[in-house]
Amino acid sequence: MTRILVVDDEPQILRALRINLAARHYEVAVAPDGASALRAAVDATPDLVILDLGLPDLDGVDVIHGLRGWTTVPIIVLSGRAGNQDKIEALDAGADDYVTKPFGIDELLARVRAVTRRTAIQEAELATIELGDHVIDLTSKTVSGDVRLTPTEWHILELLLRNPGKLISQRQVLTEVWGSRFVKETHYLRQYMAQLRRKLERDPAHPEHLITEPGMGYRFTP
Amino acid sequence: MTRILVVDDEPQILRALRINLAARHYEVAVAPDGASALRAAVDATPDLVILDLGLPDLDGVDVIHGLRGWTTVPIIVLSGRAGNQDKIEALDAGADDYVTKPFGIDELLARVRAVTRRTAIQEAELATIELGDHVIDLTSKTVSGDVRLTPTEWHILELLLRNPGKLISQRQVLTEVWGSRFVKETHYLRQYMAQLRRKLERDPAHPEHLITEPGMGYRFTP
DNA sequence: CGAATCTTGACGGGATCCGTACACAGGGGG
DNA sequence: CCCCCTGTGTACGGATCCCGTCAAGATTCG
Repeated sequence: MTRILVVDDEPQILRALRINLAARHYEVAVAPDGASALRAAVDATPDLVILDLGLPDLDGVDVIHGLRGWTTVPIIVLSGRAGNQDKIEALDAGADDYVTKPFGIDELLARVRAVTRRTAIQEAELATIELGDHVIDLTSKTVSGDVRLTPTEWHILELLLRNPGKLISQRQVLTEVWGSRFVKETHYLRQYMAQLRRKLERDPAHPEHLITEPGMGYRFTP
Repeated sequence: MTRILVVDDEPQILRALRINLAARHYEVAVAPDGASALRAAVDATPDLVILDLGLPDLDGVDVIHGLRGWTTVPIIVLSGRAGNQDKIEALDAGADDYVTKPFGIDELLARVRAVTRRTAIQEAELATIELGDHVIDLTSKTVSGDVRLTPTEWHILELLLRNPGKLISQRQVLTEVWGSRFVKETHYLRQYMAQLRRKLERDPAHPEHLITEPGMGYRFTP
C-alpha cells in the first residue's frame, strides 16, 4: 500500500486531495504546515510527498532540504506562482516533479503514478535500463547494438537514467557535467541532448524517452 | 551464505544496515573505522564490503587500497558528498560501485544483489579465457601458441580479463600497475596496450578484444 | 657482457569538444 | 493580426585533446 503525505495550508485543497487519493486506494496523511510536515514524514514514513510551496511557516525549499537530509522519498511540488525561478530552485533542492496551480486532479494523479513507478523500477533493477530499442548498462558503460558514447554523453545520460521519471533542471546538468561556472551555457546541453537522441531514440525528432520540459529541463521516461 | 562487512562510523546507519541485511539472510560483520575494517576483512573474509568514505581515522581511498593489496573482494562505497572527484578516486582505487547518501535501503540492496551476481559469474568463468586465436590461463600464467608475456603485460592483461566487458579507466590501470603517482603517465599504458595487441590480437591495427574507449579507458570484450 | 624489459620522448591522424550561427515553434504585447 | 522575444533544435568548422606508433636511452638480470 502506497502512503502519500500531503502538505498544504488550504483546507479545501487538502480535502480534495485526500478524497481523490483515497478513492485511488492510496493511504493518505496530511499536514498543514512545514514543521508538522517534517514531523509527519518521520512518523508516517510516506512513499511520496506532495508539497505546496506556499506554506505559512517555512519556505518550501527549506522543507525539501529538511527532507533530503535523511531520505530520498519522492517529492512532487505544488505552487501557485507560475514563475520559473521557484520551480528551478525546488528541483535543484531535490524535488522530483512540479505541478502549477490551478491543476487538474488527473494531471496530478498522472505524476503520482509516474513517480511511484520510477522508484519501483529503481528498486527492482538498476543494472540495465531499456531505452527504445537499446539496452544500456551503466556499470559496464555499454549500449546494445554497436552504439558508442563519448565521455560527456555518458555523463549526461547517467544523470538522467539514475533518476528515471524525475525532472532534472538544465542548471543541474550543467553544474554536474561542466561545473557551476557554466550554468549559462545551455547550448552545450542542447548540443549533447540532440546527439544522445540521434544515437538512442527511434525517431530523434520526436523523442519518446529523453523528453524536454520547456523552460525547466529534461526528463528520462522509461 | 554471503558475508558482508559494513564499515561506517555513524551508529544509526550501521544499525539500519545490519538489521536490513540480516533480514535478507546476509551474514553481517561491522566495523566503525578504517583500522578495524582492515582487521575485520582478514578475520571475517567477507564476500562483499560496504564502505563509508567519511571515516574518522583513515581516508576511505586508503582503505580501498589496503584491501586491494591482497584481495579482490567487491567493494560498494558510500559517500555523503556527491562530488565527482571522490567518486572517480574511489572507483579508480578499485571500488565496484558507488552510492551517494542519502540513499534508499532498497537501492543499496539492489546494488548488493548486482555486485554479488556479477562476481559469482566472474569466478565461475575465470579458469581459462579465449582471446582471438589464443587461450589464456590466468592461474598458471600461460598463453597458448608460444606467446610469452612480461610481468607488466600480465598485470595489465589480468586486470582487464578479470572484468570482462567492463570499462576500466586508464587511471585504474595506472594506479593498479604503477601506483597512484603515475596517473598522468598515460603513455606507459599506450605502449603496453600496443604490445599486448601485437602479441594477442589477430589484427593489431583493428583489435577485436582489447578495445579502446576514447577518453575513458579500455575494455576486454570476450 | 648481452638481451630482455622498462622508461622516455616525439609526432601524426582522428575523434571530441567548443563556439558561432541560424531555423523553428510558442506566447505575449503592441 | 503581426511582430518580437524566449527557448529549443540543428548544422558546421576550427581548436584541442587523445591515442597509436616509432625510436631510442636506461635499467635489470641472467
